Amino acid sequence: MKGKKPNSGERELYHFIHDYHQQYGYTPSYQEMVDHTSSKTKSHIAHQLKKLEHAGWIEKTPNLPRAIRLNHAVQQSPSQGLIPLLGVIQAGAPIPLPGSDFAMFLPEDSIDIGSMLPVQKRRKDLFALRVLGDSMVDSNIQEDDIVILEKAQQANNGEMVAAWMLENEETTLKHFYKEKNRIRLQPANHKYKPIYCLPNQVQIQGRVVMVVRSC
Amino acid sequence: MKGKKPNSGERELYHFIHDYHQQYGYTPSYQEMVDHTSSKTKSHIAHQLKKLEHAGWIEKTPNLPRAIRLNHAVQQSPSQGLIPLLGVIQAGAPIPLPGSDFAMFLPEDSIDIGSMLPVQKRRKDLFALRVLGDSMVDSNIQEDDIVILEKAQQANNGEMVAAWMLENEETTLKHFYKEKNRIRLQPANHKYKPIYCLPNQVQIQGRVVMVVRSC
DNA sequence: GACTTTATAGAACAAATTTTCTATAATTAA
DNA sequence: TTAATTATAGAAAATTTGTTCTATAAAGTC
Repeated sequence: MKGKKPNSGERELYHFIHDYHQQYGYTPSYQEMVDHTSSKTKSHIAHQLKKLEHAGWIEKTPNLPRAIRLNHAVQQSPSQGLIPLLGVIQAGAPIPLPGSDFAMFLPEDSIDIGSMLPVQKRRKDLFALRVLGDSMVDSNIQEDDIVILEKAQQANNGEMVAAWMLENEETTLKHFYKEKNRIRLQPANHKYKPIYCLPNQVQIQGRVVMVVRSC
Repeated sequence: MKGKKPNSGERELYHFIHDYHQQYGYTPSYQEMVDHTSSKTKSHIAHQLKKLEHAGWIEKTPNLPRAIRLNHAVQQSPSQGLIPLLGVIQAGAPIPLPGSDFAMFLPEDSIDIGSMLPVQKRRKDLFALRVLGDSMVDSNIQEDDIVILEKAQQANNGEMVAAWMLENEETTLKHFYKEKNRIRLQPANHKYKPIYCLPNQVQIQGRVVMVVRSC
């Protein structure tokens, strides 16, 4: 459920913060957000802010008044390097792949990293996901990292992939290993056990080509 | 009193607010200004802020926390996002910082990542280093990762910095901790021990703002 | 030197802001 | 349906923050 695209309320809140900051040079207080959005309580604002932060739109320093940062990368110029940030990847969360009906509704949804990729990899079929949880720590990928994947239907052994498992109906980030008659999806955290499934029960959605961490 | 040029203390304060805002996206509290300037009381800060406002350098909304507006447009340089990749970082290897004589570097040595950084962090004074060795594995940074740093003279506790140690005459990537009378430089690998030194024997060269890994 | 003005300190106070807790409606899943 | 999860509300508590007041030091003026 987490990592969903912001709903209309969250979008309204984000826009208000953005406009307010544009106008005053600092961000609004919770009370002001209540007064100018459809939310009617500060606790609700807090709730929505947490979701916005989780989705990577804002950063907020706890306990500090008006300490919100907008994480938008203002893309005024049309850049080919835009990669849609689809959401978070976590067990249980199916990822809507771009291309079909996915539309970026705000420029903040995208990150411009394409231009730093090797030329061979500069393709259109790249997308990004924010990592949730600790299932990849052994591969030095931590929570809130952003993984950039290229769309792929298959993978080589050892590669890190986003895989859709038909049975569980979920997408996860795992290392891919094709064994004799089955596929082994190996978490990069010794705490978690590998998942075995039949080849026809796994759909590779993408292969990780880059990891980015904002500190 | 009106229009007087700021004295050294006021200039120091203004610069601190400016830098802080550049770094965090919001302005500091009075207490933080006390902590990071030569003023020792909040009332003194208030006094200096009034003068700065009279002189037209800032605007301040009364009674509101962190509601300061810098009246001098921050020069948002039309950066192409190019960040010089200075080399590798490893114990024993001093890093030549860009800026002065390091104006020219081959384009292959640069990576274009600036455009994906949050706006607040888009600055000229960014540089990149390739990580050598395993001294940062506990922070999920592995060999060959590229760390992007912003030039900085100081750091907060826990931040990852590139630090130049006068005594050893070397630069390393460590976590920064200011203790009572000394600085602790903590490797993010339990195999290595922390380094302790006096504040005047450490020079912060940059603060890590991003990590990038090509897979 | 004596006087005035300005700069700095310190602490108490008042105000604004965020967080937390509990409770209820709305939505979704089973 | 029922149960579970999420969204929203409300108010109080905890925290951070800005202001005010008084006092002392420094600097400039005559």
